[in-house]
Amino acid sequence: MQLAEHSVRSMREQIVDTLRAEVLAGAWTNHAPVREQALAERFGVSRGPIRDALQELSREGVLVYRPNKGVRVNTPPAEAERQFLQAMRREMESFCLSQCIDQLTPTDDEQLAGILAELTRACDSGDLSSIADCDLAMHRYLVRSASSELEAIWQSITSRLLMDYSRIDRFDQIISEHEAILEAVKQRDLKSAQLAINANII
Amino acid sequence: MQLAEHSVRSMREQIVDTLRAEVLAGAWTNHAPVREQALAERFGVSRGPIRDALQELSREGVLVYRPNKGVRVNTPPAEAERQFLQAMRREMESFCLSQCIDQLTPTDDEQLAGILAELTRACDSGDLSSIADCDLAMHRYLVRSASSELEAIWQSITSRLLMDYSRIDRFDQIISEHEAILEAVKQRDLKSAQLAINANII
DNA sequence: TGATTGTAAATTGTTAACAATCCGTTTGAC
DNA sequence: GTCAAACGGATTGTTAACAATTTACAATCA
Repeated sequence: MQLAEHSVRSMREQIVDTLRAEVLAGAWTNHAPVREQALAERFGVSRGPIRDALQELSREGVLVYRPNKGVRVNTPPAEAERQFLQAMRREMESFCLSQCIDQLTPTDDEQLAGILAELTRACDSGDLSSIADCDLAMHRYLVRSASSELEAIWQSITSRLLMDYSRIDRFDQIISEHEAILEAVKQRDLKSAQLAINANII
Repeated sequence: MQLAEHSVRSMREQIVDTLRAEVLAGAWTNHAPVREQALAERFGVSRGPIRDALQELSREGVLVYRPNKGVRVNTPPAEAERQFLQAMRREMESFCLSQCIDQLTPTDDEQLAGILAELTRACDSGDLSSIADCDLAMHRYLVRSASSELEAIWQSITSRLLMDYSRIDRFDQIISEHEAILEAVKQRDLKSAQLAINANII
């Protein structure tokens, strides 16, 4: 059940991932509009791929697009919506686990262990952006293993939730929670894995 | 609670809506790749806006994008995934109803009645594509009234579900179900409205 | 002064040409 | 005859220039 390594990630995809990480890390304000030309120069490409990336992030809910006026950083979801999105995320990851867990191979276990190792390293170095990346990487791996179809929806939900992510502390807890997930997955114990995932999504 | 009429729909948005309707109506096969140049000529624009539209439909799950190879029509979801998506759609519309129902105005009622009238007309003329459009329009109106944020996710889910929509018969039933929804909404009766919506999503 | 119109700069939207990649076919060696 | 490398057309990816629109600011008038 190994994932087909997208050996070549397109320019757009790289830009999307970079910009998303920056926005979710709170590096941008939502007051100043995002300028295409500035980003184009920064990434050393023309405005075309930049526009593609901004469009994708808008559809994802990270940015807001308004015709002829460009994009801005979106505001965090209202409380009721946040709770709803969180419930959706839980259900989605539970479902994906139920779909993929019996088809995972030892290779997948190694991949997940690798992600966990990276997460530990990121926690040691205190790199908040990396921590968030690795945290999500493990969840994304499981979602993608179950259904690459659902990944886009999962990403939208998760991105919106992270827009008021205030939980980057308690590094030890983050690590132990992901260790619990990995352990349950290794045992192919669906119920435990779902519990561990639910405990981690807060 | 009237919706801000996007007086000017961008070129891309128009193309997206047109192409989505055609794909979901089954007008395209998923064997032949979609050619950008052909679409550009058909819509009388250059390939730029076409690429934008195809990218958006890919992110929505209607099309599948592969680098350097263009896009194809996606295949319908597997059964387990279909059921999961349906459950998500139900929860989402129930949530949106609970959020918006007490803030709807008589103007909204009129709008919804207008959509219902169009739906009835479409059923009379037997225009399957129109029927599907109007059906969705009523649901979309309620989703958008609750939260424009959730609309993109709702659209993804709904599009995927419609990829094996085999229910365009029983016109009278479609109409009566939507009449029931409208009636419950007019009464601002949340529970009834949720029941009516759930009965309609199959 | 305060509001309003006109103008110029900045920004987004679109286009057409060019570069890179893919795919079917041919060519050639063994 | 079979296989693999190479060619050529078709298609996607990227770029830079141009058009349309917005925004900021100055000039004008009540």
